[in-house]
Amino acid sequence: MTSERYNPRAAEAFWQSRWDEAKLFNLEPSTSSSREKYYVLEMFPYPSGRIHMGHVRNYTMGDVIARYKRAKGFDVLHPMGWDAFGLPAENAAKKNNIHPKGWTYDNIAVMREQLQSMGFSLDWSREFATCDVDYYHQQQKLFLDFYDHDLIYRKKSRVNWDPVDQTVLANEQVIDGCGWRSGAPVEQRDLTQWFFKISNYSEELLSALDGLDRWPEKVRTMQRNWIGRSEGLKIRFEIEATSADAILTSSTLEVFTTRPDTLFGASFMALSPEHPLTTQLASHSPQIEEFVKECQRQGTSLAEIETAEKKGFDTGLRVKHPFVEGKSLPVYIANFVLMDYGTGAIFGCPAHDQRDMDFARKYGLEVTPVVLPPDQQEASFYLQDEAYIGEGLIINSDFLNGLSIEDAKNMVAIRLEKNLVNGVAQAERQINYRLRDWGLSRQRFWGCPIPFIHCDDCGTIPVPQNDLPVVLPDDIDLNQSGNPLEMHPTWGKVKCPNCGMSARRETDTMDTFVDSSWYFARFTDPKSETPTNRAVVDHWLPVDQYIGGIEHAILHLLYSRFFTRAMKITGHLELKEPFRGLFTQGMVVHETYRDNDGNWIAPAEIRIDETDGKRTATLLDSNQPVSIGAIEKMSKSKRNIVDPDDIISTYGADTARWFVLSDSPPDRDVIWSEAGVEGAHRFVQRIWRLVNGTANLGVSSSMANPLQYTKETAPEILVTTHKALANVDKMISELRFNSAIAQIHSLVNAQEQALRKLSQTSGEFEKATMLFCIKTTIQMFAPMMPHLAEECWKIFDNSKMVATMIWPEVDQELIVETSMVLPVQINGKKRGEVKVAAGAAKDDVEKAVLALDFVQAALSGKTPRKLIVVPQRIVNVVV
RNA sequence: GCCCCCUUGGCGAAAUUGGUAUACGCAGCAGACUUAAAAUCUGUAGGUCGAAAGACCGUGCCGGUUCAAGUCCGGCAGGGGGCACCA
Repeated sequence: MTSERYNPRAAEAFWQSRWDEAKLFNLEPSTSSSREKYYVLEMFPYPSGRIHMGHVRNYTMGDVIARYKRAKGFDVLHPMGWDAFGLPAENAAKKNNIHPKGWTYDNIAVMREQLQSMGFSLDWSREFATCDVDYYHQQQKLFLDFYDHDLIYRKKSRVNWDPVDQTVLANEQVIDGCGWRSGAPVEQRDLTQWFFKISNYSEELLSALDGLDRWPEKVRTMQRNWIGRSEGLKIRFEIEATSADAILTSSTLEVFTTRPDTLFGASFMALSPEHPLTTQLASHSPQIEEFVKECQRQGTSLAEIETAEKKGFDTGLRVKHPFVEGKSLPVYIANFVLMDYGTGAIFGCPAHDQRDMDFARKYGLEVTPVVLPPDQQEASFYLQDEAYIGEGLIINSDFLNGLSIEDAKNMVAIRLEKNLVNGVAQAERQINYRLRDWGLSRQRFWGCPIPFIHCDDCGTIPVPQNDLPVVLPDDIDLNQSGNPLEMHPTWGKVKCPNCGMSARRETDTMDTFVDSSWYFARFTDPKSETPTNRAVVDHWLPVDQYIGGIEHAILHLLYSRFFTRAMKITGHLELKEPFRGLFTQGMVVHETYRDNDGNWIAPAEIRIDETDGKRTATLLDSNQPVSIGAIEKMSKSKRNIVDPDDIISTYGADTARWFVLSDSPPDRDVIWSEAGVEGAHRFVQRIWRLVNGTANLGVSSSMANPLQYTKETAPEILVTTHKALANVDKMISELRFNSAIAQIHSLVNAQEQALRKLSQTSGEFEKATMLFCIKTTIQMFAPMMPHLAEECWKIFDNSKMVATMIWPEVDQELIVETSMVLPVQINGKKRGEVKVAAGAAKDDVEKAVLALDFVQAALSGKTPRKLIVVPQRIVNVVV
């Protein structure tokens, strides 16, 4: 006999240690298993201090899949680790005057325990942190391999500098002109930086998106836009001879355009302030030099770019129009032309580009329309200050007149490709991408050291493999400004491995996104003495189901796709794409509360009352009223946080797991509410009563297995249970956890009804059926509430754990319907029902329907105009 | 500015090949048990009209296709997200 209420606190700790002792979730790094592999992975956490509800939701979803797939007979890999390098550790260390390492590992210890208290079926034997020397040692090896394969280079470039975090940021890490972490407006600086050649893979990364059919369309679209492919023409314009000839190193100017069809509408050329031609001219012209400096002072924040005026400087140079004899175009330097896209120079066609229009109006340049909108007459078509960018036919363009835009583009390309300037074709077709190379240098301490050495004589050379790892020093001074590695008295001083003379270590560390770009591969054999163990990594990858936040749609997921390609080239794995299935889960959100002074109040500090449907909140300690605000993402600043530890100690992990899965579809935000959690907990107790009630029927064990029945003798509850099982099976495999939970709710409702009709004196067959149904139900909710499931299972079977049981099988024959109730519509509106045999022929259904009283009445003796019978679905009588 | 997504009861949501709209849960209301409360159980529940049977209306708004539209098409409104001086 068991206690009346289920006590999660004792049960959860007990079963967690039982699973642990049995090493149920630990897998040897084997490839020889006869079972099919399944790799489920949730994005690993940054060890910020404590886990939050977002983690609970993310890891619960992953755990449901892992436990479900395990029950389905797969070898499931479900590892966990820590994305442990990064700036917060440095900031915290500075504040508390400790080493970032200590802060990080302390946090990991706390968070590991929190995750374990949730009962996740994780393989902790594979755990690592990216700040472990072993992990970043392997990463340094990878880095040198990439370098050897020409996937990494170093160059001086204009970079995004975060003045608060005192570091360089990748383009992907600049959001609206501000640093992604600090939020500070980003400045431009010229620094020598390390880059990954991700742009080598622009086309590959783009086209392979089509094959990722188990990724959300939204993420694929975002990546497509980010890679930003555009087809166009690179055109060489001849520079007219002038007195400046002597200072120019080239007699042509190259531009990239996607609109060669508008070439006859061109009225000016514009160079980027950083264009080589600009630089050459500036060296001989103080005015140009001054203009370039002015452009460089221009900010790069969102507001500054939006309000920035189009500014230009006429260089006096002119280029020849390729098709119009005697026509030439002025060459400007313009502040809106980007050096790192295309060729850093454009031709301006004001009539059909808004930016060019603004520029032309400002400097009094010609505006010639060359595309006629379909609804316009040539005579009446003229342009004010708005460029026309739509479809139409070409006008004012000599041999292009009357062509479509598409045909005109082609025609221009064909002509210019044949046209030779100084023996070179005047144009070639080109495809450009927005995607830039990934700048990975960070001027920070708490990251993976870049394994290179600078020697005055030998240049920048890799650290020899035997000298790896380059380990971060423990004795650092974080209170100085700048990079502590650079300030360290001895760490950077080394002998050149080439010539043996004094040399300096590279003091930049790697972007932490490097760490997370291959951790999923390392999990397959985390102790391997090479970055990966080929036999093992090729067996386990790709990740079958990856789960994480949408915020990584571009950064992490694009970098990982690049790394997979780079690791393939360097022989570390054989794989096209790292993540076969991707799921982006929604956030956990909560109401916000503020007191009369506008201070944010935490949910734990208030009481909610409800009268006449109106909810009011009051402070617990002072009874002061509190205003209820918008529902927002849980955040420290708004204090609308619910601590998972509090929920676990009050209701237990299973209640928390059930709740985060139950209300909302997993890709949408879930609103955390006290009432919702209590509802989930009530259901936990209901199951407990149902299971114990069934146990109290007293079933002789000999009756239970196997159950003897036929389709005719099967009790209704058995059919209901098998139907629910079929549905739950389908819904879990489609990650529709909220729907699976609704099914289980319905099933439990039905089973409570069924149990009520039984007693100890009922027939053994009825009791055994009930027992079978309950055991099946326990297995169904086990992936979501594993502790409760074990505790319930134990009542019937003390020898095995649910976690070791295989998933129950649906009796397909039992759930096939023998008769059906079809809705009957008259003129498309439901007016009644008809009961027919499941396989009834159309004729028979028609006869049955026409015999119905309400159909006869509607027809009043006439024949129906139409009679539509959709088998298994519906009947519609059109009168 | 460009691109994408969403809009269903008081609330979270189901309806996943165009075929019974509102399953399941939360909050509510009524009742049972109880000295009482909690816990638990039962019933009820889109709107309007009606005593009832029932009728009509109803998935953001307007229109279309269809025997049949939450679902498909066109337009509009509101909300959210991504990119953004990319030639």
